[in-house]
Amino acid sequence: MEKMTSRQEQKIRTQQKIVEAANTCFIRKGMAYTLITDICEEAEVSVGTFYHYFNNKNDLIISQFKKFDMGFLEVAHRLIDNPDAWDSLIQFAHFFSRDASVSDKTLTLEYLKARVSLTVEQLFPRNRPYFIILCTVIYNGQVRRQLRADQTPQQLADLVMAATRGYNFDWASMDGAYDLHLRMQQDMPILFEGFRYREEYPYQLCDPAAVIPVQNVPKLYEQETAQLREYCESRLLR
Amino acid sequence: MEKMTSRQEQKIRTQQKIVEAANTCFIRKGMAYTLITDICEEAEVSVGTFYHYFNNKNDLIISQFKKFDMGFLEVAHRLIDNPDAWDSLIQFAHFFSRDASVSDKTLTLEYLKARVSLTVEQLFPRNRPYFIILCTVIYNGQVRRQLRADQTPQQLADLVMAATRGYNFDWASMDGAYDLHLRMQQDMPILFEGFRYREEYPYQLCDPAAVIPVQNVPKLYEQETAQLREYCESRLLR
Amino acid sequence: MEKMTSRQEQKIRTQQKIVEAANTCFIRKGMAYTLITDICEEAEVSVGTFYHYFNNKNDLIISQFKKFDMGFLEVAHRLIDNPDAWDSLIQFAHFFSRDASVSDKTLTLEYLKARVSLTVEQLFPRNRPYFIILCTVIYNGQVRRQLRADQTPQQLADLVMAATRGYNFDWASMDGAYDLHLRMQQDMPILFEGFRYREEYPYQLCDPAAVIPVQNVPKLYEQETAQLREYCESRLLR
Amino acid sequence: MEKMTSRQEQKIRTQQKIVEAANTCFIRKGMAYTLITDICEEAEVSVGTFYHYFNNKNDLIISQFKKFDMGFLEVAHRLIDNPDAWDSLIQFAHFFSRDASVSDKTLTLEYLKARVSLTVEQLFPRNRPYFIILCTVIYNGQVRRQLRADQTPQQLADLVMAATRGYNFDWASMDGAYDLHLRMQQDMPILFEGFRYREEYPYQLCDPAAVIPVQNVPKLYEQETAQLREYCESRLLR
DNA sequence: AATGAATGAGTGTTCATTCAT
DNA sequence: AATGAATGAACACTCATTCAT
Repeated sequence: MEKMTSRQEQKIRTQQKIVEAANTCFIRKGMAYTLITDICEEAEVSVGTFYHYFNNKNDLIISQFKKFDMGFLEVAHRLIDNPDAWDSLIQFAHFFSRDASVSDKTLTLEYLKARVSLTVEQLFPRNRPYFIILCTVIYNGQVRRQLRADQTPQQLADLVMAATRGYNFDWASMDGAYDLHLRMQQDMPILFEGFRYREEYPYQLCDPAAVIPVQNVPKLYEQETAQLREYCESRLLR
Repeated sequence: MEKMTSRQEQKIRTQQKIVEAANTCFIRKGMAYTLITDICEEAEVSVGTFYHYFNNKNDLIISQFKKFDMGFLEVAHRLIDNPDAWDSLIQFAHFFSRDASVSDKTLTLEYLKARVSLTVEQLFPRNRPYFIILCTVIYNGQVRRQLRADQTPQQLADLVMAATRGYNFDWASMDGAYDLHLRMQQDMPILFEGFRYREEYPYQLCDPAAVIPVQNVPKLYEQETAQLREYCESRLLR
Repeated sequence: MEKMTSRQEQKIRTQQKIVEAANTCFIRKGMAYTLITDICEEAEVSVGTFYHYFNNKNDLIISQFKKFDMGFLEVAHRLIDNPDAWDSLIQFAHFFSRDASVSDKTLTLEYLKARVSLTVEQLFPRNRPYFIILCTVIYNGQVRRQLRADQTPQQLADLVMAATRGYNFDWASMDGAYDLHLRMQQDMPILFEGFRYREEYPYQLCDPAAVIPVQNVPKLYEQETAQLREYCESRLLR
Repeated sequence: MEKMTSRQEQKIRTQQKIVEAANTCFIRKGMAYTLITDICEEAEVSVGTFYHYFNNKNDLIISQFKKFDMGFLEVAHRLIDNPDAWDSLIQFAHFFSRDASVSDKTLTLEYLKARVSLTVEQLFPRNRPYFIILCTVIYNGQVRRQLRADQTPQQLADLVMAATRGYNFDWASMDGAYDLHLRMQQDMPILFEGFRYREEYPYQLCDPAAVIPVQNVPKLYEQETAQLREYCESRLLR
């Protein structure tokens, strides 16, 4: 059993080494110009070994997206438990874009660009974890009359997502020329102003059972999503 | 003189033929998978001829962006002369994204994705034509107390541009899965709600002379930009 | 260990096969007109394999020069131990040009022409093996009063080298129109007549420690040169 | 007739412009890397015009050799009339290599390299002008008992030529790393020492009528060679 | 599990040359 | 005589992927 463990450890360590080497190369030469052999050299691993762990470069890249997404779960509680839903939306945009400052900027840019061009549909399905969180936050905000309720939480969540992602992509398309966080700090309050509850808007809460979308959970996220959904459902205001 | 003309005409016709063939191929196989030879076959032109007109595929692609940009000038008047500045912002977002519906959708997607990965900084400088238009529209809106004036026109224009471009890129990242125009029709009024003039905001008009940015006009646009700037300056409300 | 050996053997065999195929092609079509694919076909190897072993055609050609140079070491002993130094100079010229008769004449011509145009300065540095040999031979000849001693061994060695190489290049420039060895047999005794010791010349032996030049040994030859230098130093007459 | 002249002048001027442009390019980028279009751009002439005057790049290059050769005729008199034949041989080597210092060094290198690799047999035929001069000088030296007469003037002339050309090629192969003229000044007296008349050598003058070779005058030189031969014959000592 | 030699289809690019204007 | 648009064969080199060891 110890042997098994040491083998498994070895396995994970090698895979980890490859991923890190890949990121180092991505930063150094850019994703498009990083060759399999570059990664192998950097990881001090043979080409054969690379193919033992990944089918190809894209496979490796996609495997990284989960990490980005999952890192986000940590803040779910804070967003959901924030009594000010409108502020939560602002926070959401910031958390979503945290990679732009937290990890290496160049690397974040590379992954953002990859997201646009890779066109992996599974990449941004409605029910990816943060969409669930967002719907919960918005619904609760509607209940508390902090957010407009003339549209369903999912519709508004789509809007928040599109604006947030858009800001990320735009920043990437400008090659990170400006400080994304600073810009978001200035801009999001203006862009999200329209989300605030106003008397003049119709007020129409949706069925609480329909707040959290259910379709098409990619297997990659199945487990984590199940947990998250349960938590969110338990926090829905009635 | 006739001789000159016939040669020049021929030249333009050939170049045009290549561009159209390229777009046909981009739609058929995608930009990344379109070979120079594909384009040449489609255009019924030799490889040498292609390289006589363009340095490479990227060169051709970039040359197309100018066309997209310049096509936008046609609507400048409508936007600037629209008495409702807030509505102009909404219209702007629509016009900016018109390619998504006007020309072939696949082609638009290809170009949008290309924009993200090309990383041509010159692609979106502040004073590209529509930025000038936008500043004009916003300033006039501020003068008319239709738009908030606690930020400079340029700051707000940046915001509008980022949101609009972001929406385009997001749509592209989803591979055009939804109807961009429909979504914009629904979402922009909400996102731009925060631009409206409100009594509670500070009201601070900027120096009219500083409305239209002047730096770094890329040579590609020099001529057209000069004309446009003149027009915009003449339309600024005092 | 056996496994290692079999792989390494295979590697050397493949590389050898490529080199031989290249030479076959050079003879058949000339260096300039030999394509990488020609070599690969002849060697029954894929293009990729060629590039696995060499960066390009030039790389392969340069790698061959070492072989030529190193083959020369075999005669070092004979030249140095020859009691008649003047005769050694004549022999040197012959040995240096032996390829012109030993291996294929066409091939030798091709390599000579390549040498002229390659402009690899490292190709003929002063301390390339035969320069060391030559200095030793000349110094010993000066000690024995067989060769003039009004110039340093290095100066005279330069002269011998230039004349010898020059004869080779000239022969190449005439496309091997005459028999190089016959010509050398006739001409070298006349050209080298001036190297003989004569009473009327000043006689000035240089410092034995300075006979063999030390600077800039190209890495390619480091090891072999070290051995050779040691040998030559041990044979210097005092 | 004036029109004709002006046309012809124009023609010669254009051709001259092309040649000069070519040389400029050769210096700037090297012969091998100079494209026809480079030359045309430099000459401010269309590609079509280039092909109007030359068949190809080689054609242009070969056309230049004549100039080099003919420039040499100027010194013929000085060499032939020099009472010291041995000194004339030394002078010959210098004059032959004068381009190395007179015109642009890089250009000279390029042409020398071209000579080796072009393999134009007509390039160095025995009876190229300077061969005739050399035979005359040597024969007269033999008559005056300044030069050894155990070999025919043509044999010795071959030797002088080979050594001289060889020195040039060697210099070129080293990419002009040393000062050719300085080296020649030092080395030629040693290398040519063996040409001196000595009592111990057999003395056998050849038939004066056979001194100057007659075969294979390339058309390119026909005219000038005829004049030169006549002059040389008139200067032969009897 | 790890290696790395071998593969070869794929593709961008070059550039001398032609010929209609 | 001069132009320069058009040609297209020619070629070097890449790099993801396989598989025997």
